[in-house]
Parts: sequence; C-alpha cells; structure tokens
Amino acid sequence: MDATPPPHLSPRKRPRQARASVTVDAILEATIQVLLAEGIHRLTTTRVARRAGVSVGTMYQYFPHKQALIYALNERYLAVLAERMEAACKLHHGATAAQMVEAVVNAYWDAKTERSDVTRALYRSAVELDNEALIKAFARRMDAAMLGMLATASNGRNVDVQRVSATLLAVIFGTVRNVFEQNLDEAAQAGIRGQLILMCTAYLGAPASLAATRGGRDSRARKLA
Amino acid sequence: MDATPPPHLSPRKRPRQARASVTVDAILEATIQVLLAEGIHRLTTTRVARRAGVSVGTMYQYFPHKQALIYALNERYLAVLAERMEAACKLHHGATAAQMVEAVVNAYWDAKTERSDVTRALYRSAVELDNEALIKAFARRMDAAMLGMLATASNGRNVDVQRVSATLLAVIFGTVRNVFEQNLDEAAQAGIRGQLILMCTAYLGAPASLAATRGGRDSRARKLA
Amino acid sequence: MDATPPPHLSPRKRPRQARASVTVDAILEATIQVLLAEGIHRLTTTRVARRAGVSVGTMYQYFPHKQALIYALNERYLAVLAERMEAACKLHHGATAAQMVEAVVNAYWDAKTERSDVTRALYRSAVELDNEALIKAFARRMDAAMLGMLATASNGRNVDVQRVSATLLAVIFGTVRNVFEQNLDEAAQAGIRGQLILMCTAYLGAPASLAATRGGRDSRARKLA
Amino acid sequence: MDATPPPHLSPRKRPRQARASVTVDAILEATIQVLLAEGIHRLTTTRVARRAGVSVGTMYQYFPHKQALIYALNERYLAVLAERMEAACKLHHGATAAQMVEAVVNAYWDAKTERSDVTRALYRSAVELDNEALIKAFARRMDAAMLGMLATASNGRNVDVQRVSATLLAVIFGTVRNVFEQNLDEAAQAGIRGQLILMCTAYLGAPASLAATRGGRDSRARKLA
DNA sequence: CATGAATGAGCTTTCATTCAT
DNA sequence: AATGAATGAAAGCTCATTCAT
Repeated sequence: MDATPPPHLSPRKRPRQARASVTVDAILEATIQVLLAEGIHRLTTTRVARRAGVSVGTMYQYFPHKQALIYALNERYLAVLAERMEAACKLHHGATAAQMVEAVVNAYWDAKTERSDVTRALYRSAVELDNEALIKAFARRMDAAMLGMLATASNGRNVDVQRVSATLLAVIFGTVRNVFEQNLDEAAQAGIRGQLILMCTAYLGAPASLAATRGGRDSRARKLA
Repeated sequence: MDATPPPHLSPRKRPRQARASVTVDAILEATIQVLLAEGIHRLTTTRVARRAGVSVGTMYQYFPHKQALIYALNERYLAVLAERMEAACKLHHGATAAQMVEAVVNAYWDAKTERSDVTRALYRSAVELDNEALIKAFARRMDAAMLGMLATASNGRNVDVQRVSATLLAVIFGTVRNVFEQNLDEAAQAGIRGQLILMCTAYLGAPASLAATRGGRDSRARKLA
Repeated sequence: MDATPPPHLSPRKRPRQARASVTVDAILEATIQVLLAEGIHRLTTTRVARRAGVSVGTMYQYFPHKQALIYALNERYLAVLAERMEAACKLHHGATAAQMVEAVVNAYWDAKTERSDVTRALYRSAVELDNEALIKAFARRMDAAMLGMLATASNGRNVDVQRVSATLLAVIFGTVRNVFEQNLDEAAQAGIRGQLILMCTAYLGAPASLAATRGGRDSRARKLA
Repeated sequence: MDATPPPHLSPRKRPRQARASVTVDAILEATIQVLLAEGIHRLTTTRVARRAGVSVGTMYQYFPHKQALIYALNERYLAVLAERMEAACKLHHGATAAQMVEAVVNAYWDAKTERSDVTRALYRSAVELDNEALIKAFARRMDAAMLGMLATASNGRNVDVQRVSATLLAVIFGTVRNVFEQNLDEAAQAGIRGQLILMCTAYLGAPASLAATRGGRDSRARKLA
C-alpha cells in the first residue's frame, strides 16, 4: 500500500541487496505459513524465523517487532488486492452499471477465494495490529477506482456517486467477509455471490419510488439509468 | 445462545444459586470492562478477577479457562442480540417486504451502535476463540426469524426465500461490521444505513430481467411483488 | 530507608503474610549472593530466582522488575547503615569534637568493612539504578545525625556547622569508598583510617589563620575549640 | 597509562599508521558520545561503530571486544588526568605544604569538573570492566608525583611521607567522587572544595598531640612544619 | 468453598561477535 | 582491508493455571 505506515510500524531497513530481499520475502511467506498451520496464538517470532530458515536476529534486522511484521504482511496483501481491483475497474470503464457491479463483486470475491485460508488468516492477524491507517488507505484507493469507473457508466449518470460508491464498497467487502466467516460450502457461497450481484444491480437501477423515506436517510442516489 | 457449546468451552458449573449467578454476572461484566479499558492484550484472568472483586481461584470455579470466559461473553451478547432481532421480526409479520427489510436493518444497526465500544471489543475478543459454533447457531436463529417473517409478507411470495434470507443476513451483518471497522463518523454511517435499506428493498423488488446470468449463480430469487 | 521510592521502583506488593516475607528476604539474600559469586553482569532475574529457590514468577510478584529488586537491596542496606550511624552519633552526644569524629569514622568504616564483599557488590550494583533519591535520603539522615551530634560538642561551638557537617560526610564516605576500590591490604587500610581520623580532628581544631583565602572558598568554619 | 593491560583487554593491534590512529580516535570519541547521549545500557558496539562512521567489522579490527574498547577509553582518560596532575605537582615543587595541597585539590577538582558529564559517564563505564590494574597504575603514578612534590616542601619534613601521601590521595579522590555523586549545585561544591583544602592543610600542620591513639593507627605523620 | 501465592513454559527482543562477500 | 548481514544465546518479563492453606 502507499499508506505511509505509522513510524512505529515501518520496517527497520529496506532491503537493498537481492539477498536481503529474498530474506524478507521468506520471512513474510513464513509468517503466512505459521498463521495457517498454527493459528495466531502460535504465531511467535521464533516460530516464524525458524520456518523462514533465518535466525530471530536476522528477522529483527528487518522488522523492529512483531507488529511491524504483521503490518508488512497486511500491507503487501492489500497492495496486491488493490491492484487487482483497480485493474478490474479500469477494464470496465464504459460498461453498463450492471456489468461494473458484477465485475467488482467477482474480482473481489475471486481474489479472496483464491486462497481462502490466507484470507481468513489475514483477517484474524489484523487484530494484533492498529491497521486503521492501512484500511483507510485501501478504502481510499478502492473508492477512487470505483468512482472513476462509475463516472464512465454507459447507461446513466448518478447525482450522488460518492455515496453510491461508498455503499457498494461497504456492502461488497462486508458481505464477502461475513460469508467467509460463516464458512459456507462452495455452493452456498456461489449462491450468495450471485444474489449479491443481483442486489447491487437492483440498487443501481432502482426507481426512486422505492426509496425509504424515513428521516435523514432518504437523500438517496438517483437512478443511473 | 442455545448452541450447545463445544465441551471444552462450557462453563464448569451452571450457576444455580442466586449468589453464584451474581458472581458470574460480575465476572462477565468485568471482562467487558477490562476489554474496553485495557484492550485484548491486557485482558488477563487476574485482571478480570480483580475487577470483578473475586479471586482467580473463584473465577476458575465458574470458568475452567479463559476461553470459556470469552465464550460465555459472546454467547450472552449474541443471545441478547438474537432476542432483539427476533422481536423485531415478529413485530413485522404481515408487513410489506420493504418494511421488513427496513426493520431488520434498523434493529441490527441500532443494537450494534447502542454501545459501539462494546461491539467493537467483542468483535475483537472473538479472535481468542473458536466461535464458529456460536456464529452458526446465531445464524440459524436469525435465519429462522427472517424466514418466518418473510413468509408473511403482505405483498408477495418468493420462490427461493431460503436464499433471499441468507443473502439479506450476510449483506446486512457484513455491511454493518464493515462500516464499524471503517470508523466512519455518524453522518457517513447514517448515509450508508439508508442506502443499505434502499438496496435491500430494491433487491426484493427487482424484476427477473436484471438477473446475472453467469453459470450457477443465476438461480435467482423471483420477485416478491 | 524512609525515602518514598520513585513509583516505578517500588515493590509490587508489600508482603503481608509471614510466608511472603520470608520469600522476599530469600530473594534479596539471593541477590547479594549472586552479586558476590558471579558479578553484576551475571546478575539475572533467573539466576536470582533459582538461587532464592523460587520461580521467576514469584519474584516478579514482589518486584516489578530487576531495578526494583536492586533498589530494594540498596534501600535495605542503607537503612541498616543509617541506623548504625545514628546510634553511633547519639552515643557521642556531649563528647568532644575529636571523639565525635573518631566515632563516626570508625562506625562507618566498621560497617563497611564487616562484609567488605557485600559493600563492594552494592557499590557496583548501584550503577544499574537511578538511586539518586536513595542517596539523597541517606545523606539527609546522616546530616541530621551529624548536626545533632556536633551541636552538643562539649568543647566548642561552630558558626557554620552545616558546612562542616557536609564536608565531614563527603570526606569520610568518599575516602572509605576510595580505599575500598583500591583493594588495599588490612594494614594499609588501617593506616589510612587512622590518618583520616587525624585529618578530621585537625580540621575541626584548625585555627582560622590556616584558612585558604582564595576567592569564595574561604568563608571557613570557625574553630570549635 | 603505562599499566601493561591484562592481555585479554589489550587492543588487537596498536595503530601505527596515521590513518589507523584517526580511526581509533574516532571510535573512542564515539564511545564517549554514545555513553553521554544514550547511557551505558545503550552503549552497544553497533551504535559506537555507526557513530564513529566505521563498520562493526572494522571496529573489531582495533578492539577485539567491547571491554577492550572501554578499557582503552579509561586508559586514555586516566593518562591525560595523570599528566595534568603530574604537571601540577611539578609546578609546586619547593612550595609550602599548604600551597601544594591546594594545588592538588584544585587540579584534580578542575580536571573532573571541566566536563563533568564525561567524568560521570566514565565512572559508570568502569563497571563494565575489570579496571583494577588501571586504577592501581594510576594510583602509583599519583603517589610518585605526590611524594616527589612533598619531598621538596619548603616548610617542613615529614617522617612518614608515604602514608601522608596515600592518605591525601585517598581523601581527595574519594571526596571529589562523593561530591559528584551527590549531584550538588555549584555553590555547595565550591564550599566543600574550600573546606577540603582547609582540612588537608590542617592535617599537614596538625600537632602530634591531637593524634588519635587507638591501637595500631597512631603511628601518625609528624608535623611538617 | 474461597483465596492468592506460587509456578514455569514460553514470549519478545537485544547485542556481542563472526565471516562470506 | 572493510563491510554489514547473519547469528543465536540469553536476557527480562507475562500470565494461564494450580493447589496448599
């Protein structure tokens, strides 16, 4: 991520030599592996170092403490995720709103599903951490990508794209996480995925007359179509 | 919750006397307080016991280990939440689908917001725990309540209520959590809440023609109206 | 000592039960032993605990960290020393100035010599510590005792007892430490002890005419006799 | 100092080339700086090397281990101090005993005060070290200088110059250190300095009749005058 | 029954020292 | 010669859990 990390979480030294870079990669990979194989409770610096095939000392040359390690892990993961999502958005510039939504849901869902164990592990690792900055930065990037895409929608214009974008993101990201935590089987997951797309599509095309009209919440997005 | 807890997580003895029940209450309350005041990392058995005004030994009479304590906490919290949600559902039997959705979103959102610090603390505490059983049980209860309510919808019938219900729950619960984690200000939260209601309403009223049609995911819910 | 210790150095809990008190004593005694047998560099919490026959955990119940341990040690030692010195002073109320000085030097020297290994060990242990408060408190007590005694001198009155007292203390304490650090043999030590007494006596009886008269330093103590 | 250092403390190679000497100087200077800026506990080889602008590896070329580094530092400091003291002594050959004493006290006090932070830092650094040899050697040099000077005293002769010299040195050095450790303000320090001079002067001029006469310690110095 | 002192495995982190480059 | 990445023993400290009182 391009979120400049809070100083206390930044890595101790950026790897300059190829060798060092390999080391850092090995450590981060080992972190995931330990997380998967043993769970957060057994995610100890010693174990990570051993699994990475380096000494604790070496690990501490690159990560000033455990938190920094986990931070880096999340950072990397989110950076990849963000890139994939941005690519997906860019690819659908000019498409219909429905296509856009479908693309975003699928991109996100696939990215998370691909290695669902890693996904789950990272969700849990975040508890060890003050990762608000990271999440905020990710949200900003996603928002920008989404807004950029929605602005090019072939079939409509929305007066409150800002709000629509924020909502879509919260709904999609939230739902995916929830589904993950329910540990549903593939079929059930696929079912909900389809429904989610449907729901988002309906939302974007929903005529104003359906709007909830209770206090304060009704300044709704105008229809895109 | 009525989820029979995994044997290793069950409290050592069910409190039968009033005195014991008071003690258990004090301990659970203390747990929340420590969680709020000091964070998960400082949530230790000793601290909880001290805050509850009992000795560690006594605490271990009621909770055979730390996990059981946190389990009980989550159990209680979810039980209350479930009751509130069930009540909300029951209250809207016979209403329109749109009213139902609005009621559910609002009930859940309000329950979570009421003491958002506690909510967040509990979200975090869950990491210490294998709470899958708990979540599953909660999901089942919510599902039943939702299904029961939807079946009475005054303005329609749905051929795949099962799937609609599961979807609505995943979306609503997921979105709320996501919004919580973004730490948005009140206004932004209210905005998304409104949009979420809109979205769900649109979903329930969406005509079939908008359905996504990609493999396996298109066995969509037929319109309710 | 009655110096209220800086909060970060104070013991975690005061031993209330006899058992606990025994434990604390054992730990402090073990600390000295380790200090003597292995040197400061090997004075580790684990080693102390093992030698004391308790677990590290137990040790940390009474001393929140290593510094607190060393602090307590010095505190105890200085308390005993202070008492002995005060007793010696009290015993010579009404004596001649020469007798007083001799008594003070001898009392201090004897106290230090009695277990010279402990003395040396403690001198060294102090480096691990911010013991300024302790030293200050000790100095104040000594000053009070000294002043109280000098005021009763049978053979004279001094216009600047304050300064004389401070000087005597600095000289006596300093010299003893210096002699200790030189690691002289018994004979040489005894020799210097005698000379020190002589010197102090001479100082108290010195006629004004010998006073150094260079800038600012000559506001000398008037003769006692 | 010309104390042949214990073999395990000697620098790995004596710097012969100017370049090497510069490096050694830089390292020693860096050591002091780290000591002052960070305290003994943070005096690490890496930090010293970085501050000196060399690599750890290079540093280990000159100092086989940390102790050797600190040893060299103390050696240098004591060498300079010894030279200054010797100069002061030489300068007062033929003076009166009183002038001599005053000169010695002032020279020592000034040397220590000039950079009192460095003084204190070095006092503390010595704990890391077996510096007995160093101290002994320094004592010998001081003794020689003192004896040489006292022998030329214009106003008297002393039958036990040896003992007088040893006493004066112990008293002066000890008192100065004690004053340092009390952390007194300038005024109080100056006051005691004056009194110390007075006391030493009185000692040298003290008539035999005041001598302490308790066993073994009374072979006192006869008057100089 | 209730207490809380005692336990000790196990955690994170440091740092003197080595040695391949 | 110079470098600095890598090492790993060892430090200080925590905390869930037990059990004698």
